[in-house]
Amino acid sequence: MDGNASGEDYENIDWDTEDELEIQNIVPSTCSNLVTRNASIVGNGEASSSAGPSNPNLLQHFLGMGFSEQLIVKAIKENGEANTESILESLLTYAALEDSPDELNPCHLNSPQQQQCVDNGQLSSDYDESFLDDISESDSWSGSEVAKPKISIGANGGLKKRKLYELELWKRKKRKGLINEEDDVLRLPNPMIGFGVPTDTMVVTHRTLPEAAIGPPFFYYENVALAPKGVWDTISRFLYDVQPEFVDSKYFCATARKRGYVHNLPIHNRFPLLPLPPRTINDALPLTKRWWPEWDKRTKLNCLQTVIGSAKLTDRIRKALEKWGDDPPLHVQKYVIEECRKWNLVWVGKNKLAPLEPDEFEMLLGFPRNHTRGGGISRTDRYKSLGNSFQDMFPNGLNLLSLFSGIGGAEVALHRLGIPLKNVVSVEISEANRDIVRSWWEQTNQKGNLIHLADVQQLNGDRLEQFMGSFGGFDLIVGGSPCNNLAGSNRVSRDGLEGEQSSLFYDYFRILDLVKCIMNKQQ
DNA sequence: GACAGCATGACTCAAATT
DNA sequence: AATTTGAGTCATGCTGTC
Repeated sequence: MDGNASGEDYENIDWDTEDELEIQNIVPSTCSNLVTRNASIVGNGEASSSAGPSNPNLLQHFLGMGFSEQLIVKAIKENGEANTESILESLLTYAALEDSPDELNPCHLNSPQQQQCVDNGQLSSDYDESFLDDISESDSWSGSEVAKPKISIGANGGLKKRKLYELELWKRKKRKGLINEEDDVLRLPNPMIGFGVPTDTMVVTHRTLPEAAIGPPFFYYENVALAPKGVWDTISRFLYDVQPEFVDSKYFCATARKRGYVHNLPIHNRFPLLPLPPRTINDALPLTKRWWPEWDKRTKLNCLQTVIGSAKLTDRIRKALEKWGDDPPLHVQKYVIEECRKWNLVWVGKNKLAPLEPDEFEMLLGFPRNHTRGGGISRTDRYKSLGNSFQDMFPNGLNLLSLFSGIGGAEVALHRLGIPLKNVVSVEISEANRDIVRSWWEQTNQKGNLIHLADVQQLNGDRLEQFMGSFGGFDLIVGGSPCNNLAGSNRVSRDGLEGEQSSLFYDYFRILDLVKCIMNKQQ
């Protein structure tokens, strides 16, 4: 569990798609032939789609995964535009057959010289001293041990294999109806408290990060913990083999939220963000106590989602309860409790249940009151933004790159920690959410500079270099990529990490890796 | 250990209504 | 244009039982 694999042991794995057992054992980190090649930093997003297919989004989609335009066009020609799955399969086949990676778009490879130029002396000139103090003793960051970040995941080579791996898993699943996993998959901890939660003493205070993962920059990635099997393994392998930290927020607040985080932040001396949030439903919503029947034993709410229970439902429940006195029969209790759990209903009157209000969402998630209110956002949107929001709890950062910002969970948390935000590049597709963050930014009198972008796929090496040239690198890169295709509530398109939205995870990785390369280059 | 039963889930879509 | 409503599934992990 120490996530110490450097990747070097795995360089010589023979990729054999026919052998399922071997596929299971792939740890796709280092592709030495790719890493040592000398290549300039070129964002793959900048490949323009001049001669592309009629649907530029489709091209962008696959460009974002790291395939070259040439191959994508070819694959689309062969399969037609409609069937993205077979396009992907073709691309993977080309990629697997491809021995000379030059033909694939080499998006961001650093030269050997660039790899060795990180040392503490140079760092301290670039970073605020207090910030460095905070991290100088942490983890694998000891003064003499010079961090020598090796970009171990060499773009497309690793990508191909991983994609193939996922695809194979998926195929097997389809074929057999179930899979017999080996024991090398990540297990969720129980209790799900990660390295420790604010109200507890720290369980783990030290870990050894893989060398390639060590900052700068620091990164912090988030998504739902209960993703389909194999998803977190893939995420972890992409993010430099850092082991995820799984945390359920029910251990420090009144509502459950099971999430996984892959980050390279120091974990010693964590402290709670004050004031502590209410720990129980009763504390969070004291007015409900009066109406709470003794047979409803809930003390914590379930995960706040993007949809809420209907008025009809609470009406049906009220009618069902009114038939009985103060002590409804067990089967009625059971029915009511089931609906309460399913829809996170709370008691607001005699026999009256209600879904939570957006205000209550904000409070339970630790956002300022009215954070998502007004300014053109509808109530439906508000629930959607809040249900999708990124709730987090720990610090660090001055120049921030925030991908999939949502309503600014990371920004708000950093601000509450008293950390000044100098330059924030925030990428968020939803205009409503961008408005929310912008308005928060203005209301909290931020002195820094907020740069908003809409599309993560448009953020290429050139733009990053521009930003980083003007203010000298990012300290922290946070992001929670879309969970739509991972979340259990999705009955329609729970397609895993390759799903339409959730595959944007690869853009998180792409951009993180680009930033690492550029920072090495700019030393 | 095998097994059944149970609880859980940053959801999507379309149709109807306001 | 926003809101309300209901219908729609299943992977995963936990617990208790044998």
